[in-house]
Amino acid sequence: MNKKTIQIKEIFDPYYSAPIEVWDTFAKRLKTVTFNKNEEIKFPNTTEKKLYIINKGSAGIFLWKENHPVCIDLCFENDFFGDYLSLLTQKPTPLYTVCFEETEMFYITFSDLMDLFENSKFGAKIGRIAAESLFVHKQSQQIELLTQTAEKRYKQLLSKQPHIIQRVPLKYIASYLGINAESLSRIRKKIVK
Amino acid sequence: MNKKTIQIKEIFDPYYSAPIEVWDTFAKRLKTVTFNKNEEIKFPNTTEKKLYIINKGSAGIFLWKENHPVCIDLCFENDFFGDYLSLLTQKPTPLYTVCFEETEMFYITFSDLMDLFENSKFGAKIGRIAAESLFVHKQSQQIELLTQTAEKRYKQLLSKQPHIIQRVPLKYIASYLGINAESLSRIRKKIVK
DNA sequence: TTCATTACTTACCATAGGTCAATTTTTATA
DNA sequence: TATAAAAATTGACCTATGGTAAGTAATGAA
Repeated sequence: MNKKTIQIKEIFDPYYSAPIEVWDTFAKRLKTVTFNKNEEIKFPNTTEKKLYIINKGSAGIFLWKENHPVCIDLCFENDFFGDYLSLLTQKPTPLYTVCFEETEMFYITFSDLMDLFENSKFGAKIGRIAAESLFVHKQSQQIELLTQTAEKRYKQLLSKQPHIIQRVPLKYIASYLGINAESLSRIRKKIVK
Repeated sequence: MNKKTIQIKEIFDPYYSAPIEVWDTFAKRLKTVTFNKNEEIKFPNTTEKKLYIINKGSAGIFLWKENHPVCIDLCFENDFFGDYLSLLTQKPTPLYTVCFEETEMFYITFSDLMDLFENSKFGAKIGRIAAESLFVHKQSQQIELLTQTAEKRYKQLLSKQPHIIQRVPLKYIASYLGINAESLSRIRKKIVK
């Protein structure tokens, strides 16, 4: 069994156990692509054609708000990545995606994904499980925004991704937390004290 | 074709067109239940056993934060309703659900839902589409929290649900917007001026 | 209908975070 | 490795929202 298959199985295992053959079928559809640091993968007002899984590196999902970028997701190894809203609707959205480092991703095209969803029982199930896990993730982001201060959210982010500071520019981390770069700077200063 | 079937078809139609027979099969699994005003449907730290669709009335999904409730979703006619996180994982969560008015809902039990997902091709697809639409909804809530002031979010909510003020207590609307009741009161005062 | 309870509003001051401008630090590139 | 550009920090000041306490209005149970 190849490396990609094993990796895919490990990503899905917490959500859904299937025979390794299922993951192998899925993994065979995945192609590999590498992006440069700061490379834009999807541009605003375009339609997403691929679903990505990050193998090595990190990337963000953004939208432009007046005069600055707002990051709605920070993605790392084994995370799904892409503008799912656009992928699912196959319509352009204002969202754009960028990687923060040189990043290797696996991807499946929209048509391959739909073929998988439509023509295999496991595919349909994988699609549902994946969408459910994305929902759960978004709901927890919403709850954090509604119930925690920026300082607490920053500390939580650090504990989940200890090396995030070395990997992702602070200005993007700030926008992900819902604050501006200056405010994050003050929070960081306060914490080290 | 009965009323419930037609209604279910109308709810799903924007996302997915299927023959009416498919919706009929689904609708046949749905039971009907009525809750009193302010009745709690699911309690904190319990496991959700049902997926609801609101037929008439309104309800909210909450969690308790220190000394006050936080509303993470306000649901109205034709909305899905329930603690999906708990439903999907079949584990207890801190979330609880309450209805604001006398409310009639359709519901399908977890076991019937899984049976539908596992044993019918359309069922699997409906499950995916439903999860996707929940994800899209949560993502738009996150974007609103990250990019708009409470005042703008309040105005948007009013334009989407013009009668919300008559149907949902302001304190819950405030917590949904991420502010306290006093702040919403100030915003409302400012707007009428 | 009355009374108690809950919801909503107001006013006060406190605080988290925003804005702008200047400065320092880091990074990218010639 | 020098230089320019970008990122991060800092300070001064401002604004939206929070916390508390009090008052008023609406609601529900007897």
